[in-house]
Amino acid sequence: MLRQGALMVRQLDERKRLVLSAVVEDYIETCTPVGSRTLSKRYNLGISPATIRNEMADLEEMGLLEQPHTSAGRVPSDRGYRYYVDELMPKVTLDPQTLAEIQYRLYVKATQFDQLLQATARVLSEATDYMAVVLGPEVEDAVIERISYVKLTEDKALLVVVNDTCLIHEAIIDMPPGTTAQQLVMIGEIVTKALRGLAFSKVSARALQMLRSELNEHRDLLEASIEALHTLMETPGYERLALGGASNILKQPEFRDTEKLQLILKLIERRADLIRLAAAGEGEVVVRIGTENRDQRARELSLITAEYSSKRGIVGRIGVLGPRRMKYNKALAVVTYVQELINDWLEKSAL
Amino acid sequence: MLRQGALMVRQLDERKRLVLSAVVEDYIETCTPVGSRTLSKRYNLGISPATIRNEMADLEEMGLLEQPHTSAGRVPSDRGYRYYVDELMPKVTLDPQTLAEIQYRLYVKATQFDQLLQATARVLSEATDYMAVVLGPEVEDAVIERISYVKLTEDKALLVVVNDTCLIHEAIIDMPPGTTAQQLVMIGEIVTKALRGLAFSKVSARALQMLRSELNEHRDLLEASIEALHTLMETPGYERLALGGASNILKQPEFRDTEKLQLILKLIERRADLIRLAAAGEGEVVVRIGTENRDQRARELSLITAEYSSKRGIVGRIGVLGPRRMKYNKALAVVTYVQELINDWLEKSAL
DNA sequence: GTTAGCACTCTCTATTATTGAGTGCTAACC
DNA sequence: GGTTAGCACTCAATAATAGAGAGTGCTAAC
Repeated sequence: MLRQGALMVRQLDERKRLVLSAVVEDYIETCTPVGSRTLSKRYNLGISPATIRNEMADLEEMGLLEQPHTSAGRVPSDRGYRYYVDELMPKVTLDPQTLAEIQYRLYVKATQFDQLLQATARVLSEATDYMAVVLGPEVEDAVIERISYVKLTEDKALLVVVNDTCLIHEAIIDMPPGTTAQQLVMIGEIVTKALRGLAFSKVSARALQMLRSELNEHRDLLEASIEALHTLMETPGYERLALGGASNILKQPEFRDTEKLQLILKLIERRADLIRLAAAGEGEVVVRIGTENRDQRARELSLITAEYSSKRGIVGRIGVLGPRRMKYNKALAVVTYVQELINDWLEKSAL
Repeated sequence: MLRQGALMVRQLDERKRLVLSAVVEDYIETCTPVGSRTLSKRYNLGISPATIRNEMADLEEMGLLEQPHTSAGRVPSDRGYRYYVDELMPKVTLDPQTLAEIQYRLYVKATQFDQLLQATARVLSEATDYMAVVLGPEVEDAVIERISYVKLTEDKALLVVVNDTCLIHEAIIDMPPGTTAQQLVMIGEIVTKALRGLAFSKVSARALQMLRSELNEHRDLLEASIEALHTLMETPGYERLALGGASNILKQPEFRDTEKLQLILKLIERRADLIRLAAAGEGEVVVRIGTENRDQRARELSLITAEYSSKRGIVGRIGVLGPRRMKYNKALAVVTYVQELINDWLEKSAL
């Protein structure tokens, strides 16, 4: 079934492509169902309204257009948008000024990775006028790079864990009084040597056991560290998700309806669900239109995400969430450009 | 003028107090203008609707009630709410179970101060059903407690700044290759000795000059540190503000209107403005009703904030932002209880 | 295959009527 | 004199009705 449909669709003749294109673009622009008359007036298609009507009827039969009600114009269906995105949409390139501004705003704020994520969310949302979703790497996958101790007071130390995602975790732990700064450095070295390269979740009992015997005289400190590590791991990475421009959702006329709005805002607030939604994509760049999103609450939204990564395996996604009636080509251009920038940033600032 | 008004109002006789009380409480409950008939039915005031009407007319003249339009019921004015809060509102004490749950949820999550702030925002919003606003201490006022370096790679070090507000700042800085971990500890000691006790903003040129001569051979590292310190200072403390339950705003029927909603969301999104709004209170516990808030965008909101502090001078505010039609007594009880908890936490976990 | 014409459909807007909660005023009551 | 019942009046909200307008599908002619 689906394949046949896909085949049929691919065979669209030039005129159908033209009409579909015009409908999608007009609807994206105006957010009102578009009729044959308006279409023929607004665009120079070289065919009469009646012919457009016929074509539209065909496109509707193929499932690319829909009618809200019998005597309204046509609206693109999810599959219609999909076809538009895959086959019809003209590529767009951002003008140099925009590019420069994005780059400037992204880099100037970010001296550290989590700041970069925050800045990305802001920049993305402002450049597209949609809501931005930025996903940091999963902490559980993170690999321990270094563990150090900083003496704070006689009986408190700061445990600093640096992982390979450039992120730094820290925790204040109790320390047996009298431990010296030199000792802390040494202990840090030993612990680092033992745990380095292990994922947070893969710190094995055996590695710990060995550590315990090696650091027998600093047992208390070690146990406190292990406990802190566990806490760090368990802390659900709220910071994993950065949002920007959530209020842009309100700008869309289709969400004037409080019902729909409420549904969407519920989704936004359940950060875990939002993470799942944004993480769902597997490919480098993913466009998900309406019901292509798993989450029911996003059935009237479109999501464009792109993966960023570093050689060391830092992996996350950035993207924008907007109405199905999204300016796909511009949003796509922005998202992919920001994706590049982040990749560059990661490469440059690799440890 | 104002004083006379205040005097007049203070002289309200028992019956007017009763009527005002009933109007405010009914409106808080129902969010519909309350009329004399409904009032006499719903509450047992012992007077007829006609009498209530007379009293209401008086209260309106005094500026404590308002009429949306000629033939609607009455709605409390800002001054009406104010009188209610100051004079009429019955004190409320939270039941032990709620208290216990708040305490549990607050402490279990927080091993560090910024986590505590996050947790506070969540707990506050869930306990009150309003949006929570939690303000951390101002970084600029923070006093440097300790500066340490952690060697990351051959040419990168982590600069860790611990301030007296329990907050930890860190930045990755370049380091001349070959610097040893031992050296870093030593440098950290020297820098700490020089800058400890100084506010971020008060790091004087002289102190730096002395440091420069003392650490002549590690000049590059020092300069990188100084630059990083500046950046830390300048970073507008986004993390200074923790929000919770922003979508609770949507639950309020008075904000069903997209216009009003948009205004409020704009405010929420401008974090700097929100900080200003929340920081505005000077007293221990502050209730600001509607137009008592400076910010125009908050003219239909009420804000309850409370100051928390530690002996070491950590100062911030926590609070809730909701509709003017707020359950002031319960919200107040929650806010002050959480305030206590935070004060306790700070005392216990002082360095 | 394309287009003009026409009857028909259905939403949207404006208008009007109706309802109902509420008020203010007046006069009677205790 | 304060309190209350009664009554005329007001005004938003609801419902009902009538057009208007944009759009469609079908048919027949080009």
